[in-house]
Amino acid sequence: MDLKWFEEMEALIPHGEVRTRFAPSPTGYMHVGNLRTALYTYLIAKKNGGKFILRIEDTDQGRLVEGATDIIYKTLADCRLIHDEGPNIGGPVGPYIQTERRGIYGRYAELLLEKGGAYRCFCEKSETDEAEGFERKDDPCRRLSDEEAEEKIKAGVPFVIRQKIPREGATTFHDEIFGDITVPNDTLDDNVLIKSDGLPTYNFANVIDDHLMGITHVVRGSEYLASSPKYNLLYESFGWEIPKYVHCSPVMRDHHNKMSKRHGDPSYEDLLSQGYLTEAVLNYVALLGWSPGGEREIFSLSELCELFDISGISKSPAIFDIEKLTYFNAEYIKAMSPERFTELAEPFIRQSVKNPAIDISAFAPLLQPRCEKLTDIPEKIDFFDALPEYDIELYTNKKSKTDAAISLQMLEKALPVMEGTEDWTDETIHDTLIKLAGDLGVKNATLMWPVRISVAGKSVTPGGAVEICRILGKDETIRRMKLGIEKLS
RNA sequence: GGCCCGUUGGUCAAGUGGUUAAGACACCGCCCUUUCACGGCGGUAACAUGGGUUCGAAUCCCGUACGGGUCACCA
Repeated sequence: MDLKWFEEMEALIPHGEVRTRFAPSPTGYMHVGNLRTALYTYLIAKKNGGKFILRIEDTDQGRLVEGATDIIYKTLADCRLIHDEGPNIGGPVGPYIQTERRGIYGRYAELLLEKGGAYRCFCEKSETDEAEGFERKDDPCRRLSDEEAEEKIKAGVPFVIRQKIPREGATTFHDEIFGDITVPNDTLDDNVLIKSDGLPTYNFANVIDDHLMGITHVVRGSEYLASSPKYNLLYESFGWEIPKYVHCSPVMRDHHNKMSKRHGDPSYEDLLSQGYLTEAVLNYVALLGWSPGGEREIFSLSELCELFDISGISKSPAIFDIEKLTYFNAEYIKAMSPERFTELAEPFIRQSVKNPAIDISAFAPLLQPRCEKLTDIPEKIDFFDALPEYDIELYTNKKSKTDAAISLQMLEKALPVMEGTEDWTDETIHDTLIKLAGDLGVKNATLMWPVRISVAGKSVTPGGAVEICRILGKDETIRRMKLGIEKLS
């Protein structure tokens, strides 16, 4: 055994700073739960002035999905969850991709074998997993002598390396969220540490890497809660310091199921394409299972870095509520500068308004306070290019005191006044129509309603009659009003 | 099934023995208003359950129910 090699490895481990890691498997897209874990992991590091590390856990060769790693990079970069060390940027304790570390796991497995914390198992899969009533603790491989094992290796019998769990007693570990958890050892299984393909399982690679990378806080999903005692046993066998554990409960789609692609739940990328903003998603997700305690809900990433505290993480699962996300999104849209909104909204505006005569920048101020998602935009302004077919029922509105007959009168009065308006601005159009309403002795709304319906052809519009007429331009406004009169006659 | 964990309104949640049990989303109503929104004001709605402990329990203990996780050569 090359003890020098181990010493050199240990010498590389950074000390004296908080180090956390996000360790996804590149098996597909980033779902919301993953993103939240990444966020919390990042926040714990940054709150404490520490390092946030990205590690790719690709030891399951069968589940790899091409391009998945790029999605991870892109999502983290998008969200400004900038890692300090990782596969694409390097660092002092690399490599940061597990398949590139395979030699390391082998050596530590040998060391563990020597320390008596593991054994070689020559059973075939079918012998054990499919055998009725088979108890791992009765596995004869557990008692194989070195010589017997040696023989089998020489004979070329494939084997795995299993953790040797004590049969008696109990193991206690501490979780920052759940507190102390004690598990009887006899409920723990002798899990595979090194697979027959030579690659480690999560159970082993995680412990080795977290130790070698100097990870101080292990942040992960609560599905690892039950197996954490096994990891502690491993740390103990090696004589290593046990990190702090932070197990987070899952993000659910409903009371019974986690968020999942299979159920059609949106991934981070899906949310973006549905018109949600990264900042809003991040803000919402931060509060899904964590609370700063006060009444405030809107936080920037840097504010979260200041405020985040592990004690605010809740134990129970949280159901993802797209409606509340939508609210956050609307808040972020309203809060952004008009310039930024115009820039973001433009492609969506162009989807509906192709008429070059219409000034696109006129829409943004109308749209910004009344859209929850950018994707709401096209539908809201689809009437500008072409007046839709509409029912004359739209002319009837109780609050405005209008019906088809009154509307016809109003339009007939309004048409010549509008035709006579030279200065086509909000102010002039507004004053002109208000004056007319006054002259006619009707409520403003009684006049405004039919004008708006005739030019828009729909009951809900971004902005009132004045703004719509202005953007449409005088000629088009007159044309549509005439059409309205025709329709009502 | 064994083991582990959880349970405050529809949802996210504050709350760590004494509160009229916050707040937000959603919903409803009113106001504002040239529509819809925005905004303002108000409202409906919760401590799973049964026992303890205590002068006093959402808060502590035990049981029950319900829910989740785990028991892979997946992570």
